[in-house]
Amino acid sequence: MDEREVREQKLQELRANGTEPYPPRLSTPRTHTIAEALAAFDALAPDKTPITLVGRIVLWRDKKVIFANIEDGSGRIQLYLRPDDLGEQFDLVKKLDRGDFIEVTGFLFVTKMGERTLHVTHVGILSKSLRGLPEKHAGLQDTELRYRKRYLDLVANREEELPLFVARARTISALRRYLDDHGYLEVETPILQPIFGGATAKPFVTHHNALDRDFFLRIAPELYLKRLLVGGIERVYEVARNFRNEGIDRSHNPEFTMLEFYEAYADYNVMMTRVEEMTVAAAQAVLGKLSFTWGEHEIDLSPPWRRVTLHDAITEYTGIDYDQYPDRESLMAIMRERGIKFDARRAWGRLIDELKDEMFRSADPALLQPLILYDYPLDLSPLAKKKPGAPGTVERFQVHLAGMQLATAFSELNDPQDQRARFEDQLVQREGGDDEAQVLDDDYVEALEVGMPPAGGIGIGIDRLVMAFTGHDHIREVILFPTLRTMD
RNA sequence: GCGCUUGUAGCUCAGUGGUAGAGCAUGCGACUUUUAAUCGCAGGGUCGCGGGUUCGAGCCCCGCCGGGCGCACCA
Repeated sequence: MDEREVREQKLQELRANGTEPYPPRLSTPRTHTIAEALAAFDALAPDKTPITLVGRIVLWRDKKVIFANIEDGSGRIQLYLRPDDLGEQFDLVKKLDRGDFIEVTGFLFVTKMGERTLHVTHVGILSKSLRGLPEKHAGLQDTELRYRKRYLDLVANREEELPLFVARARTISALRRYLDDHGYLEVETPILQPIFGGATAKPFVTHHNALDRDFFLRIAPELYLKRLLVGGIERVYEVARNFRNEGIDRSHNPEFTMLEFYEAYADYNVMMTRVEEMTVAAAQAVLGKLSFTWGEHEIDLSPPWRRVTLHDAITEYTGIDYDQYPDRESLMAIMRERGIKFDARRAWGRLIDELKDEMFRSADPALLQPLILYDYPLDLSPLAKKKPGAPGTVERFQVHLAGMQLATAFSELNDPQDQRARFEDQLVQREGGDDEAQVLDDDYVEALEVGMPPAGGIGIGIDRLVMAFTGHDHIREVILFPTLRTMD
């Protein structure tokens, strides 16, 4: 008989003895969480005050008397169960296994070995576990199992996993708090979109049966949020799950969370300050300080962050001044000369992007610190406003942190004629074979024709921010259920 | 998508072409203050799946499926 069959038999025996293994509620109210009980130990132990705790059995040491450990959401405590004290109830105790949820009433004391322990006088089962928990010391190591069965990972590797996902939740709530406190309105916009836009990416396609038409899962909420600027909502944000039909690697999951927000009458300079302030607020809330370790390095979030133009940064770190190579051919020539690999089909602006990647490949630790790179080539940024007096340049910046691209932002393009021209230029690129070029959204242009105030906007990669805060270098570590291939 | 690598008991892992192993977990027994409890005994395997080579395959070869790493793509 294997473990599961043994447990099922115990379950049947419990029922046969009139004990419901999945009762609807506790038989007596829980008086403390485990953490509360331990905190109040000195007050509770001397008088043997009866308390009731609940939790899952995580260790079981049967030594004629039984020592067990249970865990609830707050912590872990040892139980002491004696046949003499429990009488008939010991029949139930013998049906318990590691993994079961139980309620226990008793009093606190300190064992000979110095451990604070609950001396159990009553025990009841709350939920019978039919499958054993993962190995008790090595835990659950197999990465595939950890992601496919995250509940086992959370049980077996609780000390690492629970704080991690708490940090993720606190990061998002701190960012929300910042925006709420600064007059922003949180909204929800369509995930099913008839036209995708707001980013350079390939979409997922799905189908609506009743309407008999295809929809795209959004690659970004951007165009809808800016329609709300047109509608007169001056400050607006969305915590948006986005979907991009592209490869999976340490910084990319097909679905990911992006915080986008837009502010009327602001520009990209304002957004630089916003992202700084809110990241600092989140770090304070999550880490309690403005620094964290990343591999061998210490990263300091104290503002102001270094701000440098993309042009100057690339010149500094790669030695290539791209103003000297204003066309594809000459730029490709110098890149080839320096041994920088690139895709020869790329437009000039995309080659600049390759140079930027090359810059981050240089592994200069200075580039791990928060860095704002601003002023981008026009042809990479069809939704950003042109920078006055700087032809071919738009008011756009990206935030880099811990070597990752964390955010991208710009002074939003609100000139409907320019926007239409940019979309049409994207269409040319699309017809030229670039299946990631953006598509023309007529309804969006129409909205701009109604009139959108000048505005700054930004998208912040939440998963990556959490990676930085928690020191993880793989995005799937900070997503509870990362995308995996399905098993046949 | 491409390359490399990996898949053995519920979990963590050994395994040299010749009878499939260990620890934990499970079952039985001993032990009435243990600490990853300990001790004894026992059960537990489609060696990812399918084909091939061989007298003989967990091991060698081919294909498929899943995972990991790298590249490509991207945020």
